[in-house]
Amino acid sequence: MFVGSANELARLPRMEDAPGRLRGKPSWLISKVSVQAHRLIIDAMTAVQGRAYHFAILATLEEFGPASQVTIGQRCGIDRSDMHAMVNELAEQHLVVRAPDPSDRRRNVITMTAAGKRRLDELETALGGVQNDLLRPLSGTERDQLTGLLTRILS
Amino acid sequence: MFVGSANELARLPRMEDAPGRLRGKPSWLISKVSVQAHRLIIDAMTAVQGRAYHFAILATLEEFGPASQVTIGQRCGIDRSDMHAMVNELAEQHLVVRAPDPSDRRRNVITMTAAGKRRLDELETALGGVQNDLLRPLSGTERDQLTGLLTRILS
DNA sequence: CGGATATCAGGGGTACTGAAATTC
DNA sequence: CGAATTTCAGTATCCCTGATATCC
Repeated sequence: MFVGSANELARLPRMEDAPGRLRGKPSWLISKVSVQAHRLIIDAMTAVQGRAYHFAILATLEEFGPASQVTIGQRCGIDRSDMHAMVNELAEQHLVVRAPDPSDRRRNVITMTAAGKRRLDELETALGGVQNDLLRPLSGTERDQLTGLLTRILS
Repeated sequence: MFVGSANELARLPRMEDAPGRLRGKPSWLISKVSVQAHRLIIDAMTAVQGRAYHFAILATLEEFGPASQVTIGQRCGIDRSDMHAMVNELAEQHLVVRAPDPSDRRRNVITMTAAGKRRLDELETALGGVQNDLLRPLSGTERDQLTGLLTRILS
């Protein structure tokens, strides 16, 4: 969370602009922005009785099609244990169907339903407002810049 | 641990490999980057039996001097309830001293000890390589860009 | 009285680990 | 046999809320 930047380390420290060890550090900023985004997401999701995990799973199902729980988890970065609970919730609401894979009975094949697709649209609408709130200070070009930089960090 | 899971992910399509509803969401990206930073920091901190919170509190004490728990929490973004537990841990290790404020007996004045200062240096050293690992894909200019964009989001 | 501080108890979301059962 | 998948139980950290006691 709170780690100094390489640029500061590469520079010789000067008393006048000593930034402190905590403030203005990229990892500190990342953590704070993440917390702020998380708050907005929680608010938006509770307003529609949803979860960020639900959106992630449904969006991954739409993008890649039906898959096993492990595969879905790898594709959207959700742990296998959490996948189990989240698929339970989605299946209870009939947004996905969990069926044994006939070709490999270890697997459950998760398939999005028509109601799941509608729910995905609904959740995305709610999350679209979050992006606007979060990125309000940035122009369109800057938002693309930020998206690009974050994507490269994750690659 | 983290490397292992990253290798497992490398074989399957990930969200950055194809366009989708997930990868275009800055809030999702920032969350994932935050998690990645958190993992790196946890590894660095457990190697020296420390916590990110300890570093944050000690760094804030160094920068602003002794203060009450609420004030420290506001300065480094730690909740009041968590501050209580963290100061307990730091006090047990004699890295800080918690003493009642004689001028306002509601307050505890937290003061960093000489051992706390040495511990701060130790924690920062342990965290020294983390930011390079995190921001490795970015050039120096891009790191400054990212810092600027994140700072504006928080303002 | 109101307001602020510290403390205590607890919840919820997220990330992770270990292990058992089943199946390939 | 080993390896993969699902499932279950549990841990840990972080962020937050409510409530209480104390003190200004």
